[in-house]
Amino acid sequence: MVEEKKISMAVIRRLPRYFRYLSDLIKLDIKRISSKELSERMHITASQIRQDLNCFGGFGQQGYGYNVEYLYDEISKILGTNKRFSCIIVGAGNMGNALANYENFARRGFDIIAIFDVKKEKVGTVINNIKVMHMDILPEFIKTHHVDIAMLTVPNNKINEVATQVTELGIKGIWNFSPTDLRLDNGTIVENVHLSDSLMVLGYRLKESRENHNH
Amino acid sequence: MVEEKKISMAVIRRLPRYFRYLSDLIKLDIKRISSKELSERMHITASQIRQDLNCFGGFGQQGYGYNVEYLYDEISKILGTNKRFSCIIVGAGNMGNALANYENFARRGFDIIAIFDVKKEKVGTVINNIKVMHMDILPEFIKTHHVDIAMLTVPNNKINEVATQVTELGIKGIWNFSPTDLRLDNGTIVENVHLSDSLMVLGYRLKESRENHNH
DNA sequence: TAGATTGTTAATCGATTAACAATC
DNA sequence: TAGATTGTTAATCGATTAACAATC
Repeated sequence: MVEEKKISMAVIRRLPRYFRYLSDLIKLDIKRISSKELSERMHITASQIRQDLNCFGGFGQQGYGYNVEYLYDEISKILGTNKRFSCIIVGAGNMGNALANYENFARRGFDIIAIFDVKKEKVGTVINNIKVMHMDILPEFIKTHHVDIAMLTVPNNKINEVATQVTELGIKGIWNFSPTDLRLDNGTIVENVHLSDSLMVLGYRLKESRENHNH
Repeated sequence: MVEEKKISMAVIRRLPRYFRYLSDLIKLDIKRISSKELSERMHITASQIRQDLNCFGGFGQQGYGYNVEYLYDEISKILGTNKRFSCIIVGAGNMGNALANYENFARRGFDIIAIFDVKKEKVGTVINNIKVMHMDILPEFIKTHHVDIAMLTVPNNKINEVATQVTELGIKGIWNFSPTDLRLDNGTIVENVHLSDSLMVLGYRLKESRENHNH
């Protein structure tokens, strides 16, 4: 049995950021970068970068720094962007619509293969080439198609019910757009977006900065 | 001069969560709650709740706990949900559309007063009773209307330009939906949503949990 | 008064930063 | 070889948790 060190959430949440900056460096045709240079671009310490990367392996070279393309590939592998994830959207409202039309997800390995809704008038319509189906078909669909992730954009009062349902049907990943904190016992992985929390924090910070400028 | 203790971001980001749980308690007609009971509901420690709340004041009573309605009101005041924020959306694409249709924002004090886009075919259309105007009108609009927050749902390659523009026009708060990390020198407050970062973290965690179950 | 629970101080834990030996 | 920069250990900082005196 291989000894696995536990990676902290703080590190994990920085990975997509490294990924983005490295992707930018490639576009800028920059071939190598030191932790110091990268730290200046990202506004974090060089120490943190080296610590973070060394959770996963020694990707650099003393006296040289990091090869941009190699490091990008390694982080891609860590994040699993080289793998593909099958996703469904539940809730064909405005947010579901927006997600279905996001071309970037497919580029990052997340394929949206179906959209579900309870409203009869939505069923049969097509959003960005993806058919909208009725919720009644969901169990049958999941039996016949492998689904990794359910993106839930249902009204808040339906979220627990829908989350429980998709979990019981075997889906292991939930991307939750409702304000409710989902708590599912079985090993389901949940990422919350909580848009209104983010907006309220913005409001708070704005109010604070005003008060500090006035007094 | 009043001595002001600096509130950490960790605490600030938990405030909307307290707000939500208290709002739920009110709906459940629960009048009082102890930090212990609340800690069980929220799955955080009672210590943390008491520490967090005491950053802002002593809202409880020894031997009794917290009065739900009173605590809710106090957190509302802290968050500024009793104040109103004027918002504009820049970018009338699918995400801009979804935001414009979110009824919850207005309930929380965030009024969307206008939507802007560069595309001529969008200009003049109405989304959820809000008129879409051309970007050319933006400077004039901001001169004649007070705007607190710009919600930016423009393509990633336009984000820096648009963010700079709204900042120079005097807007102090930006809700950023692009993957780019905005960095604006003048005291602009930025909240990033970074949807694809969240999705990539979900992908990573999903991949990890699978690997841990297999070996 | 006795019991409960806060507000607050002290202890612990974890994450970030600094330092430097290893090495390309 | 000399210079640069990593990988990694040690020090610091901040956030979380525990403990308990204050008090309703």
